[in-house]
Amino acid sequence: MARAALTRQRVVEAAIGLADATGAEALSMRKLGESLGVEAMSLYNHVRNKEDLLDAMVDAVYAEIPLPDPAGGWRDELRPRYLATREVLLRHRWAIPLMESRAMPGAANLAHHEALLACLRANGFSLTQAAHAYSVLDGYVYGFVLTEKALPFDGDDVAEVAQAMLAQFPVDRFPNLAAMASEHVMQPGYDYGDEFGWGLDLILDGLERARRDAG
Amino acid sequence: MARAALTRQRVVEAAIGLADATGAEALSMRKLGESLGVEAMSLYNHVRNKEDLLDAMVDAVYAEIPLPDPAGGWRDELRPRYLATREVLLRHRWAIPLMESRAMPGAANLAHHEALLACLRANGFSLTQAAHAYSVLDGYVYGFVLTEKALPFDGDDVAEVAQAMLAQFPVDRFPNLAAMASEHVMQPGYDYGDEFGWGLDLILDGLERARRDAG
DNA sequence: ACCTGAACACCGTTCAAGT
DNA sequence: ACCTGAACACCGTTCAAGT
Repeated sequence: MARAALTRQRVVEAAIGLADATGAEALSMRKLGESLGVEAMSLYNHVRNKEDLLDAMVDAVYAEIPLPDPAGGWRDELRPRYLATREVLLRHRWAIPLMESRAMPGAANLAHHEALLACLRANGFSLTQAAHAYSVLDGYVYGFVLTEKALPFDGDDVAEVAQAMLAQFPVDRFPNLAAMASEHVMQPGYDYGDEFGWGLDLILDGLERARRDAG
Repeated sequence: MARAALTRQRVVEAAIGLADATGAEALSMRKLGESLGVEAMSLYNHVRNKEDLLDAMVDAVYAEIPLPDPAGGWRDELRPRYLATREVLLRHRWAIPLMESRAMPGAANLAHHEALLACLRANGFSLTQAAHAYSVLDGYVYGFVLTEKALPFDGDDVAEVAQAMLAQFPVDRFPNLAAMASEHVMQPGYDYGDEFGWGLDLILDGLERARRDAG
């Protein structure tokens, strides 16, 4: 019994699995072929080249984010959608740096922005206001997850990393960073991810205010 | 006359110039050596490896961003600083995707966050409020520039790209995107970069409100 | 129509050898 | 102390050859 026939979808799914497990740097056509039980060159029957594969991977990530319902209230629709966006992006940590290099948006990306705009406009946002809203919300979620990934606040090794940093950079040169680390970040129960909801609500409040003032 | 002696700083500067000109993907140790009139292997006398070089490049970008003055008003200090951050990141478009993979922050990065926290705390922000402010502002600026780079709204070819997109994805399936393109984005004088200031002011307004309500 | 082996033009990095 | 040439283990991608 041979393995199931290769399809574009199977190739893309395997690539996402490999990137999730080992990071985007470790994703090579040769290793991807191996994980599918096939020579690397066979993949070229299903994707044009590696760029085409990366495009498809990014669009598959967009497809995981639930669409807002234009018939719902804009804030009730958008808030959970952006919380979900953060979770999806954390699940596929390789995706954000890839997004900047994709020239042409994929189908799932377009479907998302269409639904987002439809929801805003159905709730009284003008085109100008909708452009503002889209721009600040999308910017925030991508940047937050990027920052979140880069910060050493992740997981249980906060204390060790903080210690290493403080050892390298003396406390007296960075008193505010030291205070932030010891008196805030390292306090029990602190989770940097909680900052996401705080900033999201700040932005949604601002958008609500702008919508009211103009409408 | 031989070329000036190689130093770590010269290597990092040449690498930044090469990345600015040709993108991060095109930056290889071999090409970097060539641009310095030296074999690739010589570079290893000045940087530990390519990761070390990328760390130094990212920190050099941070060093280009002006520091806020803790003695100034927080909003007067932070607003121009974040406008400048956007400009620096646009000048070095390869930097943002690199930031997520840097585990250990460099000296310029630490100096920035120290000055930022000092300015906020000198202006009455608690540690908790300062963490909120840092998180939402940094997330926003990195994400905005990432989005800005990915969007095809850049330069003079807006019309062509929009046309190509509409050709590929029929207007009747994406009526709101089509309206946004033709009635807003493609209007004379529209500049997506202007959205940055709008969102920045929205966030600063929200932070001011949070500071007042708590203080 | 799909898969493969060999080949090409690249990578980052090591190491012993030069000066 | 710094630079180099050869070498190693990788890349993405092509192309003619197989089935």
